[in-house]
Amino acid sequence: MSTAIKTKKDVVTEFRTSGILEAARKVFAEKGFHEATVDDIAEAAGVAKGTVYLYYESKREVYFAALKFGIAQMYSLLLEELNKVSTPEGKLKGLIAAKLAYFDENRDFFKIYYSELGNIPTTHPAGIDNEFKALYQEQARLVETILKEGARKKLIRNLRTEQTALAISDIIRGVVTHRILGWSKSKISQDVDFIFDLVWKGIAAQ
Amino acid sequence: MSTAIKTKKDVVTEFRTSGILEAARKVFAEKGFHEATVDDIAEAAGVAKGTVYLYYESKREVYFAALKFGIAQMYSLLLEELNKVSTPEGKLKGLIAAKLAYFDENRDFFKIYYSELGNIPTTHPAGIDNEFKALYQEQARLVETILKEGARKKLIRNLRTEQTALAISDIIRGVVTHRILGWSKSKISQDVDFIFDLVWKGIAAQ
Amino acid sequence: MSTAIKTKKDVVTEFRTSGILEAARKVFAEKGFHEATVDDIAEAAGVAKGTVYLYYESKREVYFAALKFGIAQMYSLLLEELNKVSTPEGKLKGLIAAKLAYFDENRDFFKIYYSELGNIPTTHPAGIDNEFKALYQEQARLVETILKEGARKKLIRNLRTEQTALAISDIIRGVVTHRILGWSKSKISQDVDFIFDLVWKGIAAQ
Amino acid sequence: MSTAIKTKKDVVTEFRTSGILEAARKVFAEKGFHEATVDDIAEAAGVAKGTVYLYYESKREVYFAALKFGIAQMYSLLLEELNKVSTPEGKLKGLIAAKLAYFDENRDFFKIYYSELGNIPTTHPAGIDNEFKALYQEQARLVETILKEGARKKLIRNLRTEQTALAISDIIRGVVTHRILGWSKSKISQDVDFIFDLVWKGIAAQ
DNA sequence: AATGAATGAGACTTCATTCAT
DNA sequence: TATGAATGAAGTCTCATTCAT
Repeated sequence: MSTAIKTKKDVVTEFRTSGILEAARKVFAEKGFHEATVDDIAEAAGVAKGTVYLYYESKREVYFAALKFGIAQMYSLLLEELNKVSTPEGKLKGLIAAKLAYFDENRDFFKIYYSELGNIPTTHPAGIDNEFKALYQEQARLVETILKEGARKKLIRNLRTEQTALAISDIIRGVVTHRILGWSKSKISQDVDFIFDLVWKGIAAQ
Repeated sequence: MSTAIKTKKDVVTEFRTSGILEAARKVFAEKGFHEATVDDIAEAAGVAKGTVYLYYESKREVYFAALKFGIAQMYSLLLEELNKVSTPEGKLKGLIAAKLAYFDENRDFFKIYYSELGNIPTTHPAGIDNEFKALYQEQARLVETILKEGARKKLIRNLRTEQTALAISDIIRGVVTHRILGWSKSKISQDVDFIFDLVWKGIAAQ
Repeated sequence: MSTAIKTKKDVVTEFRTSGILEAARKVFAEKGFHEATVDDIAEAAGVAKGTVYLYYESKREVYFAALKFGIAQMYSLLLEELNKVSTPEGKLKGLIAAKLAYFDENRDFFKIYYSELGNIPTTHPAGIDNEFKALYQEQARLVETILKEGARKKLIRNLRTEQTALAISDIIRGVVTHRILGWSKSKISQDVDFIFDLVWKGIAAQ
Repeated sequence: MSTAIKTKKDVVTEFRTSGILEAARKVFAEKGFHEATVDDIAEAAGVAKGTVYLYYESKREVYFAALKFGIAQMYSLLLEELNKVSTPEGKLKGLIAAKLAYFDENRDFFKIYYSELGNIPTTHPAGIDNEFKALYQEQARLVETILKEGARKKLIRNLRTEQTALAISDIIRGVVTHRILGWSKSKISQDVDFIFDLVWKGIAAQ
């Protein structure tokens, strides 16, 4: 009865759900939630329509599952990146770089992730709203942690860390957007330097 | 047929279109593009469904018209605000304040304006894409102009003005978002000060 | 604003609803509620599927409307028939004859009417249940009225009129069923005589 | 391969089919044919969906099997009851009492049994139709036998026994219906007396 | 024999768009 | 110009049936 043992059913379920989720991410990113059909997703996943409903109760649920899956994946990747460096400066720059790189690789996911924000207050039932809000703010909290550490080390001036963290996240998101829309042709490293420079000047002590 | 003289027809047309557009803004903001029905809009505008199609070819077109209408309105309001002050610092702060105030007043429009960005590349036919891109970047150009003037006056350090302008716009947009989602409970002036402080530190000379 | 004046809209509505109801009766009778599709009904009515939904909110609602329409029509026909005769005997016999004749003419409706009873308690939301129950019992009440009059005139012995009325209705329904299923090949008048004879012996005074 | 010896296979088959049939009766009665799913039945029977198809070719077949099973069971019970009394009067009253009691105990089955009649002519393939018709009429034949015996003993007047038997069955069925729908609150014995009284007066000699 | 995951046909319902009045 | 009834394409979801294990 150990939880470590996967039954065959578990394996199949994992195989199917990850296949469906991957397909969903792609399709939703391409067409947006409404234009995407369950048939599209099923086809992309190589299963029949009914199979999708075997694992998810509704189209919406597939959507949120894909969203959460992506966020979690990105989050763990960012954490990993942060552990490679020790100074606040390094961490901040690393985080910026990691995010830009991740979304460059996962443009489809960005589309979902991003457009979600715009829909939060009205579209979602309250429960999902809060769940997504938490997921979203967790990202900003990574930045906030860096800011606080920097403040403790007197590298960063005193400022409202929570808001600042959100603002920094917004800049990053903005740059990612411009990159994905093709408005920015710079190399990742250039954009990273740019953001970091702007931000660091804005928050550094003195 | 002089452009200066409005025929009765023109008057009616303007009356209808502005009524429809106003209704559309409200409805789209409340429900999002897909959930909103043409009937909703017609009803909100107090006309019959067919009448909407007399002035717009499709639901999409109504949507973009409402979007453009709002952007133009906001733009002229921002311009007005900028002309009240003369220093780059004052202009920047004024712009930030004006945008926050505008969206606080027009939350419905923000919903449309904002969620649009996320959909640009795939949903729109190329033509509209570019049109919207231009509209959107025009906003950033207001900031850019301020930056350039500041640079000339040596108040602002040398940096890639276009990108910086976009970044500043992103911070503003982020704060507006948090305000609208209810994540920020600060007064407008506090948020303005916060943004301005952060940004100005980040871009000031020295 | 007189209610006697039908607007054009009213005329169209009546035309459509009666067309749809007629089609619905036929289709539901042929296939039963579940096997019948809205498309079937629309096609039979010579309108598009969407048109059906213009006048009824759901397939269920079409069904109940058809049912009620038929019951009401039959009821008024029975009333008319009853007014032609004056004695309880004559009324009872007339009622039996009228019902048998009506269902002989409207076999399709009988199918709906009949199969409905079997579904009452579970399928219907409470409200409709009661509405249908009332409609159904109204039929039995016609018989009950006759019985009471007969009792007053000492033609009929004392018995629980409500139950007896229901029992008589059941006999009639049974014979109709057998006729419709083709189990009875008798002429209507023969079956009428048979029912009347059996019943009258059962209820007559002495 | 003697018919007297049950192989292990037979035992299992009987065990499975009776389990499935019992479950089917319950589920079909609760939800009706269409609302009931094969999954519902399988779950109620404690087997997997596929197992149901091992013993029956289709959902319909399960349905008819459950119906036949119930009718046969009831029939043998009625026979038993009839053998306890000897006079036609006693037999008739006994039959009425037994049927009312049986359906009071087996309300679920009545739902199936009853609603079936309404669907016979169109829904069923001709074969099943006839099979069911035979089963159904077998019930009435029980009554007919009593009537004939009564006629021979001059207790009952001369009348078309087949039709009369059907009519009596209809009255019984009607009362059962009212009881099950909750329209009758009488005790069984009261309803038995009522039916018997009405019928006997209707059919007695003189 | 038993399972239950997978299938995919098909149902209901919505709604953008048309067009006769 | 304005209307709103009519259309029918298209989407979500269900579930009887199959079949590999």
